[in-house]
Amino acid sequence: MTKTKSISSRVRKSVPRGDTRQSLIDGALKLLESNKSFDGLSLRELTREVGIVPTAFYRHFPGMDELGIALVDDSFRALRQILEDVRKDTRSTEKLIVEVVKSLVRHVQKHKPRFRFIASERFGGNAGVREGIRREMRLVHSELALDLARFPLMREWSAADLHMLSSLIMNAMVAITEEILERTATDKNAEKELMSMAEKQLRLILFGVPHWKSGE
Amino acid sequence: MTKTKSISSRVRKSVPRGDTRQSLIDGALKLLESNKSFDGLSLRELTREVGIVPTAFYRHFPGMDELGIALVDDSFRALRQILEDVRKDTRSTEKLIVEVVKSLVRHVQKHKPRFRFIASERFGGNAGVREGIRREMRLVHSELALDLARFPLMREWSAADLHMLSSLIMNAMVAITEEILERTATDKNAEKELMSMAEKQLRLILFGVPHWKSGE
DNA sequence: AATAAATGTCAACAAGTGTTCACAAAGTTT
DNA sequence: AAACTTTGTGAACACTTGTTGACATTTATT
Repeated sequence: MTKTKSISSRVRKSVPRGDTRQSLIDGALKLLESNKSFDGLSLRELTREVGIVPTAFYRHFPGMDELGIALVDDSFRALRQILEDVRKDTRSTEKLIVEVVKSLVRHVQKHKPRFRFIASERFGGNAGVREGIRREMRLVHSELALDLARFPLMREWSAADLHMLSSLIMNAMVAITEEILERTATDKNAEKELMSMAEKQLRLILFGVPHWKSGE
Repeated sequence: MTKTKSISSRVRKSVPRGDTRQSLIDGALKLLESNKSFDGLSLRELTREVGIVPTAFYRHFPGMDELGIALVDDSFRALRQILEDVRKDTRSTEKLIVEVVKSLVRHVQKHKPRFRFIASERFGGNAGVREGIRREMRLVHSELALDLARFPLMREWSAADLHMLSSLIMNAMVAITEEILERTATDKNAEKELMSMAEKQLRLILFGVPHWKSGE
């Protein structure tokens, strides 16, 4: 298919510069995008995609496991940043929800491969990867709980109840993300609809909040 | 490791009777339980586990893909039955929730491997399997929406809003399931706690319901 | 300009893979 | 009892896989 063996066989191919490491990460994401799951992905397959020889892989990662956790890091880095930004310049509960949903949807759509990877491997075959994802998600979760604690409405809630609410909200966010991933085409209209449904859901949850304590 | 080649090499091993097909399904679940994802599972690995020769596999399935969709069927069959039973003999909203949560938790704990498979492959590597799982989940989803429509509280809701609420509840159920799967030991105490948290979440959602229309 | 570190290449290996084919042993039907 | 169908076997094939070791080239440091 590709050139198997040209005349000058031992010259550097074309791109001697810089980050092969990142190319490996990107290549992995690309391969995972359509087809296999991470532990169905072979080292040789990946190096073939990137355009290096199998052995060169070991110059950047000790093995596939390490590539896996690198993928997790790479996938979560941007998300954490975004969430922090939103959190920083929003004060009311209502606005926070709208803003979070908006930027989450936008970000997921912009980085589908990364989130597809996360969704796949959350319960996937590689233990290290699973662990990493779980850790990152727990982080997001508890930071959200911290935010909620600052809103007047929930001033006097117990830690357990805050935790409960936060996980409820987070579930909704995860579900939204997954919903986006399931869409094949990026139907601009369906997107709006999805976002408004997400907002409705979160608002419905918050409607229950004031009536919560009384009903216990 | 195992006996590689005994003297009488071409005698039937030990279990000539009946269902090798089910053994293949069970074997696959066992292998998937700890370790690999479905498309990281090899045909030979599986037949080795079951105790038959690789070629014998083709007597029962045309290929691994078909084994995959058989796994989906097998995994959902019992769940559908249970949900229908609960639905049948429950009348009030409150009771329905408690009962659904209770039997869901029980059932998931009894069939962890099956649900681990579903969770893994919902966004996993095999397209056919993904499709199958998605179809089954859509089924559960719409049946739930139908149930909700019968409750007086939501008598006059629009289809879209019912859909929204149903997916909200379903998300919670999925999340609970996933939470159970993440637990390693079956801590009897943590189980109670988990169940009560799940109930709280669902009840919180329903608290929002009466105040929903007014706030739109 | 000389030296060291990083990165990439090639050849080779033992092992595992899916699938084929012709054959053998059971179970079922006639 | 004979014929047929189902299920399992063993050998062989053409590939792909992960990892090694010794060697080449590029980039950075002295």
